[in-house]
Amino acid sequence: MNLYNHFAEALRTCLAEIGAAEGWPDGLPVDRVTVEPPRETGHGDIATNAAMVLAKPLKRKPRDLADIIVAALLKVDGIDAAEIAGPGFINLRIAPDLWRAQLLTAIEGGDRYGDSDVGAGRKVNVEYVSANPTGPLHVGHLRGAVFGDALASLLAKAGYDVLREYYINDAGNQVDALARSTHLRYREALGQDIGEIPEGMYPGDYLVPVGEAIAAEDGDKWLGKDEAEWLGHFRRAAVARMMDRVRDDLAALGIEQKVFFSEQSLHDDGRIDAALAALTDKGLIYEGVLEPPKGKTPEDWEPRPQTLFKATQFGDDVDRPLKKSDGAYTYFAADIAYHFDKVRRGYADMIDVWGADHGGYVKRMKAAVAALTDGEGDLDIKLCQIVRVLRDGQPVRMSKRAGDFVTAREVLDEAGRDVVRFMMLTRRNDAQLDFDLAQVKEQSKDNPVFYVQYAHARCRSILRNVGRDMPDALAVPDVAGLSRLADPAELDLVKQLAAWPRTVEAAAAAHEPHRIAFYLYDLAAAFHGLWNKGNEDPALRFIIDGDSPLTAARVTLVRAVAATIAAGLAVMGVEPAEEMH
RNA sequence: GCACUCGUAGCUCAGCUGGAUAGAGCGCUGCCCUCCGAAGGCAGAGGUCACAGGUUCGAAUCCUGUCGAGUGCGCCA
Repeated sequence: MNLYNHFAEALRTCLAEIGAAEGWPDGLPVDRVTVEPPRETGHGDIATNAAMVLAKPLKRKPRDLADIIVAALLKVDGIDAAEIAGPGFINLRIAPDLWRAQLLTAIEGGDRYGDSDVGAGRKVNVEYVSANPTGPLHVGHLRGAVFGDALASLLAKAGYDVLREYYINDAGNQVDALARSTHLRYREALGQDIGEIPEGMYPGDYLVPVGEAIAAEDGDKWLGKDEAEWLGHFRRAAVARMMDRVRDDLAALGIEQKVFFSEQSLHDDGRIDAALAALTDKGLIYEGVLEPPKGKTPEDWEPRPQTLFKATQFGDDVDRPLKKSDGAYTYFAADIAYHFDKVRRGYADMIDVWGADHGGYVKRMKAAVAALTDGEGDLDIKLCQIVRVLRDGQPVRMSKRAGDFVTAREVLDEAGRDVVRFMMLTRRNDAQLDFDLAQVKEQSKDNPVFYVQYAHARCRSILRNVGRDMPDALAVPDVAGLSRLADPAELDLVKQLAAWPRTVEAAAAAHEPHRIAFYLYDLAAAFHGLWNKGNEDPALRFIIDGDSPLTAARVTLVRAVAATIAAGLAVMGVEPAEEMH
């Protein structure tokens, strides 16, 4: 049970009853009524702005209204006190037993503590990584990968039916370049001197083993032939090998996407034609000439008639081309078909995770989805800003040249999967992130991963010690037994644990998995603080010799902290630590 | 030139979708281990929430404008 939702429901019932008794009109802004923990703990356990929100439409004074609401709330089970403060806030005090009962919920839930059904099984498609299959993943992809995966887990926890998906850009000119580059490596593997890799090809030595593999498989059958004969084979072979490598890197990160969707397949079976036909039927496609961009006209600009999508009807700045001058479809056309396909598979709710350099593409994609679904579909696009990798405080250079850029795998091998996953979520997705290779390996509170892991390890340490010295204190007490948890610091921690389900729901609704990381950090801080109070006042230690009921109550708190940290880390895809090394 | 994302403590960042006296970490100052892990904790100093208007009971949060930063801007994906 989510306590905040519980009392929000109780408040709504009270308001409905009062409204019926007093003849309130319909259409009051009840959706603006909030029920949340107040910023100041001195203001009680739960605060609501109901009186202030409703005062104006009812033409009443907020405090008068608050009096009536308070009278009703005081009759609600579990509300010990209600007082009016400031301009009309209503501050509630909740029976301590209700808070403490949350500990039992947390322990029972374990990793599933905080699971919610707000998603009501709605299907959501989360597409992330989707790196071009022309090279290995780099650190930028790492962030999108972790973000998308955590968001998917978060939505699943909030009760959505989530599909994790990867879009393979295996069509277009870049794949030709990949195929030609691979063919060079193939010739190299057969002993030919290929010299320098020409401009416009992929010089990375990650293609060397691909060329070797094809040479081993096919021998010299592709030598001395026209490009037209081998290009198709090399496209398919190179993409397949690159995707194997990508999947391998993702597996090392603990990520497994269910669907790998081929762009080329949209070209092959006519789904692009079908999607554009749907737009044509709506009268949203025409032949026209675009204005050159103002201020910075390209050198070789010349007006050309093109097939255009009326994106401006859906909030975009200009209409967007669907075909190149040679008649081939643009990337955008394929992407329209791709999102059309998602919708037809039943995913009206879609989330795309992109790099920030694709920001200019957002409006047209949303416009396309709005057009295809008549506004029914919902596409949220999360842009992940750049990651700067620092070594000894100095940025590590990322150049396009072979072997000189930081691959995802290098960072992953050096820092470790848990550290990478946690650190990538310590910023909002739209804020730049520094990843300091020295800091993330540090065993101190400068390192948030360590700090949270340490709190969990401390919990486990206590449980081990109790198991060894006072096994009877491991029995989980009932709510009455938990009343021994009476110190304000203990109760504050209990309340923080009770806020976990609320945090999950809010983070899921906002599509912001970083909130989980910040919640865990705050929770760890509260726990470390309580731990240290035991240093100053031995009566506050978790293990009290000779008082096993009290120890049992405190052990329950410790268990709940451990369960909540584990549940939070599970969303982030991080393993909780049993002990620190 | 236009669009998008931003601008919060010396530095790096949160701020629960409009609430009460704006919060953490680092750094700085001073404290706390005969005691479950001090790999930690407590306290202090530090703010015109870029700036100017507006919306309302109430704005860091919403709207407009200005300044500044990053990213992008037809036939790349």
